Formats: sequence, C-alpha cells, structure tokens
Amino acid sequence: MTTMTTPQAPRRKSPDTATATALKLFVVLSRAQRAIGERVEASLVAHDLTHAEFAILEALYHKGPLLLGDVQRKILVSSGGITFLVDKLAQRGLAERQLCPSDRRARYAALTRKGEALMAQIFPSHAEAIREAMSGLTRTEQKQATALLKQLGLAAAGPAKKA
Amino acid sequence: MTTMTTPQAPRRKSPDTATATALKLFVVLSRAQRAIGERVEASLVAHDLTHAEFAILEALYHKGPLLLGDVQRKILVSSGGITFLVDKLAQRGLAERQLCPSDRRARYAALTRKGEALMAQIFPSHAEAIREAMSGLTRTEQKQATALLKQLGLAAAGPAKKA
DNA sequence: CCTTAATATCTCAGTAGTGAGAAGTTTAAT
DNA sequence: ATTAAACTTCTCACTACTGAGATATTAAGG
Repeated sequence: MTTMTTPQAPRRKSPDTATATALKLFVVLSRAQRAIGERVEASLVAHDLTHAEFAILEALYHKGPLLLGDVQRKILVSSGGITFLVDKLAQRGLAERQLCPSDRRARYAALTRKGEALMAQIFPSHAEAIREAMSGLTRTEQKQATALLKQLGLAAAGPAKKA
Repeated sequence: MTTMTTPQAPRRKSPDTATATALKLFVVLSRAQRAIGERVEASLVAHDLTHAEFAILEALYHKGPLLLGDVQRKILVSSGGITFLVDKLAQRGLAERQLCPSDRRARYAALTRKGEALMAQIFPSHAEAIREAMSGLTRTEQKQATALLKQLGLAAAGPAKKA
C-alpha cells in the first residue's frame, strides 16, 4: 500500500491479438446493449412496466395465449420469475391464467381485454423507441449487425463450452 | 421475410420495415449479450465474483488505483453500487480504500497484493473464456461487429432522445 | 395397479444491485 | 469570512428478479 510507489505505468503485457479482438467486442457488445436497453426501458417506465413484464405482454400480444413454460423460455426468466411476473400482470388486470385442458399441471397465460388495449396503445411507441435507439446505424448496417449477432448468439448459446 | 401480409389469427399489422429491422436487431442484440454474458459469468462463479466485482478488479488491475467515482463511471454502476461493491471486495481482502491527498471527499480504490495475485491468476482464463465465447465469429467478423456496435452504442448513449 | 422418473408451476429466502437523500468537502463569488 | 452551489461518497429502503426445493400431475415400466 503505502510503500508501493509505482514508478511506472501499471500496464500488464497485452494479450495476443485474437483474445484482444474478442475482449474489445465483449466491451462494445455490453455497452451497446446497455445503452439501447436503457433507452428502450425509458419508454416503458411511463407505463410502469419492466422489460420482462413488457416482454410477456408482447409475446402474448403477438402469439396469443401461451403456456407459462413457453413464455418462460421465450423471455428467458427463471421458473420463479414467470410465476411472479404473471402474478403482477394479473393483479393489474393485464393478463390472466387459463387452465390447460390436456395437462392439469400447466397453465396458459393470456392477455385480458385491458391488456390487449394497453398493448395496442403502447406497442407502436415502443417500436418507435427501438427504431430511434438504433438510428446510429443505417438500415443496411443494422442488417449486417443482426446477421453477425445472430451467428454470435447462436454459437454462444448452443454448444456447451469445450476447451 | 420482407413484406408478407398474413391476415391471420393473433397476428397484428406488421410494422414498417425500418422499424422491423430495428426490432430484429434489438432481439438478437439482447440475446447475444445474454448468451455471451452467461458464458463469461460462468468463468467467474468459480471464484465467487460477480461481473461487476470482476469489472472493478479488472479496472484496478489494468489502470492502478482509481477514484471511486472514476471506477463507478467506468463500470456503469450506481453510486450506492460502487460503495457496496468496494466494501465487499475490501472485506475479502482483495481491494482497499486509500485517502486522496488533494480532495478529502474522495477515495481511491486499489488492489491489495492478494487482489493482484488473484487477478494474475484468473485474468488469463477469463480472457480465454471470452475468446471462446466469441468463437462463433471469425476475427474479421468480430472486428466488423465491434465497429458496428461501437457506432450503435455511442449514438444510443450520447445524444438525448429527440423524435 | 404401483413405482419411479419426468414435467409444470409455485413458494420463499436470498441476491445484486438501484436511487434518493444525507453528510462531508471543495469551489466560486461575494 | 460567508454563502451557495457543486461534488464525492455513504446509507438504507426498495426492486426485480434467481434458484432450490415443494407440490401436483403425467408418463413409462413392471
């Protein structure tokens, strides 16, 4: 601590360039996702919705009633999370559970009419907020980025890591 | 996948294609970041470090002692967060606070020798985990993605939103 | 049937932070 | 010096979940 007067730069040896390239991508990926996410979330707080809550409403809005497990896998929350989130939406009258006739363990989540109406009202401005948040890239660039990120995400999510 | 009009059951009217392009990018960006983040985090749990904790250690490891405010801005946590996180690292003997001679409000965070040793041990495998997580793209593709995401992130973080 | 395993949801204690406001300090202007 | 404004860190109540285990149901095999 006190005695350690570093007389030189505290730089370590730089990693090899393949790793350096990956590290750089990691940083910009994290920052871009964060910046975009914050802008999009700002368009939801006015309606008192978290990103996960909105994601559920959006899934139900575009696909109709879904089993809780399917919603869970689609929006990537934990089992406890989907129960909690659907509870919150149900308490607000935006969504409801429905029985599954063929499997009594399972439940559907579905929008109520109020939930439908809310989504019809706010989805367009949400989409517009995303379009605006992405406006740092041209549409062509957005498509390039989409292709690259899809490939990256599938490779990272899919195969288990190996040495 | 450009303009297919499917007048069908729970399908809503599709957004214009500029918005559709942005929405698609939003989805793949979120998913890629999540998949990558989970893989990288898996390389940290073995050392009982969260991503934010590691980010602090990494900043101090590569830059030497930093004012708490600078660390906060660098790793993008709240003011309460940086206090909390440095407390945790200090309790584990990995980091410590130091007085700032020129400003008695401020504190430096710095690695202890134990923190230095830990980073020297785990940083290489962390970098390798990132390289591995990014291996779905070639290095050329990684550089393209980095350029696009940097542009996207800067545009999204920088200017305040305007319609 | 009965047993065992697999699956779907729920419960609830725990986690990793956030954010508003407080306290102490510095700066600039009076 | 005095005041006010701006800054830096800290406190703490709160949030939005996670994840392990519980409960209920279904599926497969003997």
